[in-house]
Amino acid sequence: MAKEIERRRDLIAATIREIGAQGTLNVTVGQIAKRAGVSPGLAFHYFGDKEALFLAAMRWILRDYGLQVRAALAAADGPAERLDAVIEANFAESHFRDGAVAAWLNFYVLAQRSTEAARLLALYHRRLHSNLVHDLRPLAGAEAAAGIAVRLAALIDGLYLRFALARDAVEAAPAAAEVRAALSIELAAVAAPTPRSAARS
Amino acid sequence: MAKEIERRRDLIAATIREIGAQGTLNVTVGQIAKRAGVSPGLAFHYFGDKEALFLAAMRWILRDYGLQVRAALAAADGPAERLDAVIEANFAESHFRDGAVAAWLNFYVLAQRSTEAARLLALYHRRLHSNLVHDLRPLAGAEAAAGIAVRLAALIDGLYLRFALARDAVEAAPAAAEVRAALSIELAAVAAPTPRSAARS
DNA sequence: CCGATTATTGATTGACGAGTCAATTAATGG
DNA sequence: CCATTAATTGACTCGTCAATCAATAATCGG
Repeated sequence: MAKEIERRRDLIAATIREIGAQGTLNVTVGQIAKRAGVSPGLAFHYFGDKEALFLAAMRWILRDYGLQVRAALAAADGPAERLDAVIEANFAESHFRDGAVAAWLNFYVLAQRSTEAARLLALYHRRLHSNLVHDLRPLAGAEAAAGIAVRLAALIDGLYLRFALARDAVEAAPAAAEVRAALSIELAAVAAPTPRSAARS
Repeated sequence: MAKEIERRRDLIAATIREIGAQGTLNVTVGQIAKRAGVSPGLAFHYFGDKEALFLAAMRWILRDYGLQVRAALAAADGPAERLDAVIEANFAESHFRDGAVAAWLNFYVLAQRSTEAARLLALYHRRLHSNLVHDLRPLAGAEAAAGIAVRLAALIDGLYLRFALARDAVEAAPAAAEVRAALSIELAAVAAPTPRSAARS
């Protein structure tokens, strides 16, 4: 019984690693199974088909992300600290390990075919956005918070992309620093009256 | 002779459209050929293999992007206008048409396997960065320019990602507006003394 | 027109991979 | 121990697809 859970975990981990290693969703179930140390048939036995295995891997990554964010938030005190925690969690080491970034990037591609993948990704987007807005509100006001959150979220994703490409650079810290810099600049702009070029659209 | 150029263009256009339509690089040469209205054999005749066809499509998109940026820059006057032109060009309608965004996203994935694709993508990154830095320098000073450029470039890419997912939302304008907003905030922060939270790192 | 060159076809091959399944092995409980 | 059930295997099928190639059609120069 517990065997099943263990095997599923093994296969999911192997899936993420294999996608990371090959940099594509074009991995065979055979390769995944081999990496997990089981026969190909077992993967089908537990997951039914390849897509289900991919989706399980994606859920795994998202669940891991969610846990990490919640843990970081629990330890933080006050909006400023909480924002920092969210940023930190988004660039946590575990998101850059074992080809997780490459897997993540490929899930973006998967989301264009699979409505379930799209749903999961939308969930992530909403979570990130609402986390940011929640703690931006007390610092920047209700009106400015939404806009800042959109930009910070996109900035986070964009920096992710860069890292997905530069596989050698394993340092996540500079990325987080850029986001923090953008945050402090955004907050400063709210505090001070906009000096001229306010494109309020 | 001119026939060859025409066929190559047809096939490249069909490749981009097909990748866009399917949302993946898992398209068959047969499907591409059919879309281009030729036989599968012809694609191999002109490009050798599938990967070469993909790379040609990627070069095409990048070339188009480069042309558009250069054209926009030529019409702009002064750093502020030029920055606006770069932003505008990055969200030009042609980059959102015929599944170009989906193709773009898939090229990110391709870049993890193909060194040539990685090279092309790095080229794009460098171009964007240096365009931004060039015109940020007179407005923000040499020191601040680089950091701002990194953040704006990542922001642009991140907003692209969102659009790649939300296929229904074909409006690029709001994305460009976000980048412009970030730009004006960044410039304001340079003008005013940083109020407290300067994480100069 | 004709012959030569170039463009284009589409049938074919060979490899590969998803998914199935009957058979084998391990675990479990009495 | 044995019997029953669960876990696991890996050979097999069947479809698909990249790439090839011999054959056909178009083009063109003279």
